[in-house]
Amino acid sequence: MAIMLKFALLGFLNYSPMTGYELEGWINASTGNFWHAELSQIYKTLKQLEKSDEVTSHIEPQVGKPDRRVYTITAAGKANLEQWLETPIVEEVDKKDSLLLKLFFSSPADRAGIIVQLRIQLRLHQQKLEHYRLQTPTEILQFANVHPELLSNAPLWEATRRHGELYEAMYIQWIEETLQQFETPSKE
Amino acid sequence: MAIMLKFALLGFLNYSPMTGYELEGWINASTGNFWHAELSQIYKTLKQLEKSDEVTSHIEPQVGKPDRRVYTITAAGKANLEQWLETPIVEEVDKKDSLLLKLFFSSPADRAGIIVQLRIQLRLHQQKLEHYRLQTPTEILQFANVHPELLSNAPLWEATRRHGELYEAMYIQWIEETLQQFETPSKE
DNA sequence: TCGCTCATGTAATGGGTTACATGATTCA
DNA sequence: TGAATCATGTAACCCATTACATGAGCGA
Repeated sequence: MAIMLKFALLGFLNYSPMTGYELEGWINASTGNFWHAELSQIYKTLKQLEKSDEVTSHIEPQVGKPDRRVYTITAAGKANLEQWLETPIVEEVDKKDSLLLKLFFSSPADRAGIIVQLRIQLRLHQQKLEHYRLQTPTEILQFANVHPELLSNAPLWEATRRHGELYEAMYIQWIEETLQQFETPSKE
Repeated sequence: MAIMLKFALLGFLNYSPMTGYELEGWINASTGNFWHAELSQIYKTLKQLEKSDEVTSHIEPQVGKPDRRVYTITAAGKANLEQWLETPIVEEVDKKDSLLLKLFFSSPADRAGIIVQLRIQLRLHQQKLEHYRLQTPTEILQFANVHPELLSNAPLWEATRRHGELYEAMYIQWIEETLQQFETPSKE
């Protein structure tokens, strides 16, 4: 399962050299919906990647702002990235969802509490759905504007966006179904 | 986000006392679809829970088999579980999906490779969907048979099963859509 | 006889989050 | 004046995976 962030970083650095800080920006604006990371973890992972010669770095001094440490992918890094991309995932991608865990163990007597929890989630997922429908497409265009040589990647990005859209719509449907079940008093 | 396994263990121990080994069985048969764990992690977490007085344990000697260490939830453990159950999740439940990450960074030129990956996942998700539709309902009944006093929990378990079903159906739809897009040669 | 189930764990390593620490510029 | 952005990182801690270690009984 492990070592995913590594490949996210290599993937972006394969587009163009950048700093850890910038990587966080790209990650949280694009892959963030299915792979996110904290800055501290990004810096740590970049260090490892430098140790294993998959990236190199150099300092760019700046005035009025902190110096930038710019990372560049190496040939070895590119090779590892390619190889990872070509290797199919044969296991199931595992899912963790703490809401379901909580629901599973909830007291069936506490109907009101369950409904509150579901309503909160409903709103969150509705917002997310809207984001996928309205904001993300323009984000994708901006991304392609910054790196016009990557325009052919847009269908892949669009596929991941579409996944998010379907996921949120499914989640909303499930919450509405479940709410209905718990809101209408049972006949027993 | 953290410390979920703890509550999964407390949740099951709240049903009845059992060993770490048995807990793994229940987890991987029921909550496994949205919260799974390795045995070694379960043993470790049980130790922590004992140190914080949320569970107690005693040894039951056996003949021909290794002795069993049976864990029992304490009043403090129950209180913590209740409190966790009552606290709503206000952030978004975060998603990590390595398939999407791989797809995002795939080379759009490698259409064949992308199709292979998607087809493999398609089969996995179809199997999972079948499992949710056919096997899981009987598992839920068995569960309720072992602990008939928990029959009223069945609707909650059913809700988590239904989530799995919708999730897999959504995933399959997305793969089929995406496959179609990459299988039919683009018009450009 | 081979592998599975029952049953316990330890050790090493890796991955991830939260808190801490610093500090200038810019915009409201 | 206060918050956000840019920009770097360390330290402590927690969570999770993989490999290792042991060993009897049972069914194919």
